Amino acid sequence: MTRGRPKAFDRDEALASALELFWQRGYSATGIGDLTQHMGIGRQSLYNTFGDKHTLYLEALRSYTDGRLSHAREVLEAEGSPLGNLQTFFGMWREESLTSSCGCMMVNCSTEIGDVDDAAARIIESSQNRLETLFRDLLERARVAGELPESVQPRAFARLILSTANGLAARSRLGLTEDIIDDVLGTLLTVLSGGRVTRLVAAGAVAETPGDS
Amino acid sequence: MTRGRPKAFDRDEALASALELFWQRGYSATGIGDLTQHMGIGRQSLYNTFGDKHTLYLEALRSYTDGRLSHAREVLEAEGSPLGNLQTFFGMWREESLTSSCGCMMVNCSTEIGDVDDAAARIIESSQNRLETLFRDLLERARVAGELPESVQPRAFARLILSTANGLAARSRLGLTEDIIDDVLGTLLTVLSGGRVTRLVAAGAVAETPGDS
DNA sequence: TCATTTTTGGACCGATCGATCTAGAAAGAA
DNA sequence: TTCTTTCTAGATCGATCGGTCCAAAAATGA
Repeated sequence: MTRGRPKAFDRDEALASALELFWQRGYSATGIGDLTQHMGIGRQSLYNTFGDKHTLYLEALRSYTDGRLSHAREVLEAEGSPLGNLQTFFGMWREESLTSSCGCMMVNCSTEIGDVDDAAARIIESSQNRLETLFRDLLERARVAGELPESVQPRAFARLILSTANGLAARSRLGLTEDIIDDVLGTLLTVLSGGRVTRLVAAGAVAETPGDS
Repeated sequence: MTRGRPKAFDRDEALASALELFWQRGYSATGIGDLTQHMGIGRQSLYNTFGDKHTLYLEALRSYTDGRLSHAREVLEAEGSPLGNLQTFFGMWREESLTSSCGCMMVNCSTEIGDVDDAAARIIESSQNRLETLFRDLLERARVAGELPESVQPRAFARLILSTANGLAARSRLGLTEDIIDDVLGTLLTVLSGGRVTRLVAAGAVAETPGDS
């Protein structure tokens, strides 16, 4: 059908590769040369395929937020105990924070260009709101299931969770130790479970939940 | 004693002015021209007085963290109820988050150059640790004073407070609404006061504390 | 084979960056 | 006055930036 030499690279893979670099170094500090080298494509191919640097960045940012959103939705809306799902989610958060040190691209972007780049700001704001809704709906379900103390207000606590996560992400760029993550996420879980000391997945914080060796 | 024309500007004022700009725009996006213009001094005076850009930035960052630390210490270690002091602190935080939209310079710096600028990272890490200690000591005093539920662990909760504040600071660069701040800080206070719904200073969240109209 | 398209690679442009240097004016001390 | 230092203002430097353009090679379909 189409004539001419076909593209020698996969667009999605190239985008994911650009995302890696933007995530790690931010917008300004990532040069076109860095991008082409890391993506493994030529300068001309980059401009033909993705437009200019800013357009590429926005697309990478959208790809990032979409990925995070769908992943969070998958875990938080799984079958079973809502609070258990949150616990699982925190556990995965924990592992990621310890292995990667890029933090969260939304947080990084917010602090770097959030106040001057309206398009980026809108993407992030929308994603944050959807994340908040995800947490709030989970807490509503937990409340219905009787897993929550009455004092926990779903919307307020969802926002607390989100803020805390963003704060941890910011700090993770300086390096983050296990005990800090366990303290922070463990405290949230403890409060949510009504004072009972819980534990993070994969033997994180102290465990006391009966019947759970 | 010293001969020659005296400096026509105040060094501390010039530094504070540079801090303003770095705080607002970050390191990379702030040019020498922007600095001299905003500081109201000549290019040569800047280099003579502060060295190069990076040195000036580090000094501004140190000035920022020192100011935040001493301010926090002043409020948190005041006479009276520890939890009341924390409440006051949150109230001031609230006002600042609503009026300014620069966020926290430590958070901004962490996400922008925290992983490549070791000197800046060390300054921030040290300040974060001292802030954590400040909160932890306050919670210890509150515990002794019987203001805290037994389930609250001072170190863990101090870290939660710090993470939450950093998260709010990051988000404040996209704009922050009253109800978000009130939800987040109000939830922390509610948990700390053992489930009783408290209020932020200056009529923030819902109030139910008896005897406090 | 021919036409078409994408590939790579480098040359190039205008702009901006941090930093240095110069030159002359200004202001206080000796 | 004379000396010394800082002031302002602008020229200049080398490097880097994002973006464009060009040319030759490569790979497909007609």
